[in-house]
Amino acid sequence: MKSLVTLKSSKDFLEAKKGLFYRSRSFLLQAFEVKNSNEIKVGYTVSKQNGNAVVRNKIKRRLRVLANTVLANYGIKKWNYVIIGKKNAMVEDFEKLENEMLTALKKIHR
RNA sequence: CCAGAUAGUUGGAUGACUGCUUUACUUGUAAAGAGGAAAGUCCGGGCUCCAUAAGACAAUGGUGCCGGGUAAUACCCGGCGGGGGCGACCCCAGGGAAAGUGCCGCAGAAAACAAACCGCCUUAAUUGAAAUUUAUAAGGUAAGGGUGAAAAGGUGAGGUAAGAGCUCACCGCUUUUUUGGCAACAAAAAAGGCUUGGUAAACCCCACCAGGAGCAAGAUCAAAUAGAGUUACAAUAGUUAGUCUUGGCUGUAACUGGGUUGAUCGCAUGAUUCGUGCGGUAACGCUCGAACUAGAUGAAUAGUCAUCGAUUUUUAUUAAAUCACAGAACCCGGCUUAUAGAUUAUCUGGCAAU
Repeated sequence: MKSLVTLKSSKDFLEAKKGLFYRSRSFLLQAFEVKNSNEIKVGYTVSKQNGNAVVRNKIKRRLRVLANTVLANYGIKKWNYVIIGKKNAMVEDFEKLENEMLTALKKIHR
């Protein structure tokens, strides 16, 4: 299992705002299509409202594992995803998070 | 044993599976991988650049008992003075108020070139039979009362019409001398006879210190091309974080080739860590030996599970829930603030026993 390529420039994050959008319990998912590339890319956003640096790091790390396990297998190629973490991602069981991500992927590509 | 004081230490542990960053090489393996505060960014340095201009004066900002430590400090250590605590011990922004200016709410007569509300005392005249009575005027006085954070030395005695450093004793203050101490300062003696209320985290005065901006500093390479740079010549008008002097810059010609984006360096061998010995009351310094211990850049240091540990609650050898404060970003030395629980040493007061 390889880790996904991460989005780095702020241009990509701005473009994700215009793309598809789905709201879940523990995170928000944004997605947009890029025709040039042939792989899945992921970006993470955890805002300051969620807590201090320790909490934000923890959420980001859990989301990173979630993306590497679920998104890498079930995501669609040529699409870029941005995951925005919420407080619930800190507390929720990991299995439930995986299920959430699966349903979110189904609904966003409907 | 109880209640405290001071200085510290620690900051959950082990394993399995699956990953991330860096380094090394045999290229798929091995090794290493958050803190005591990594935080706040309040001070001080290293390092880098700014044409890293020089000197004098001024301005601005900071520091403020004395001695020592340090690369340096507003930090640390030791001492002095003042204050608090039965004590161990703790706290202090601790120069100058007779250089000048300002301020001192309310209360109070008066908040500073001293003053006199209630009082106390003397004299004069008036009333009255008289008096140590009553009211009025002139003067003396600050002991007592009351106000306040603070009322122009304090307490006691003498003295006086009543009083007053008016006089005396003790204490305080000021000045001088001597002794001890590197010094801050302390002690003693003599004289003065009390003259100068507080506030300088109000302006100010005195002494000492300080150029500015920061690793998004800055350097190299690649693509891409000037508004920049270097050298020579001319001029003394202007300009150069306040003024003056010296120096630099602005013009013309020739030559060299930027911003911006990406990559690499800067970037971890250092005022480093650990130990031995020596010096010093201590902070700390020196000698010798050993070790290499995070280096990311939308940003690694983890995710899940199991067992143990701790805490809380409960139906109590069981079950459930929870795990302090908090996440490196060029690097060090401090300060400040946050911090569950566990734990070590020394000391103080009290109780009990011997």
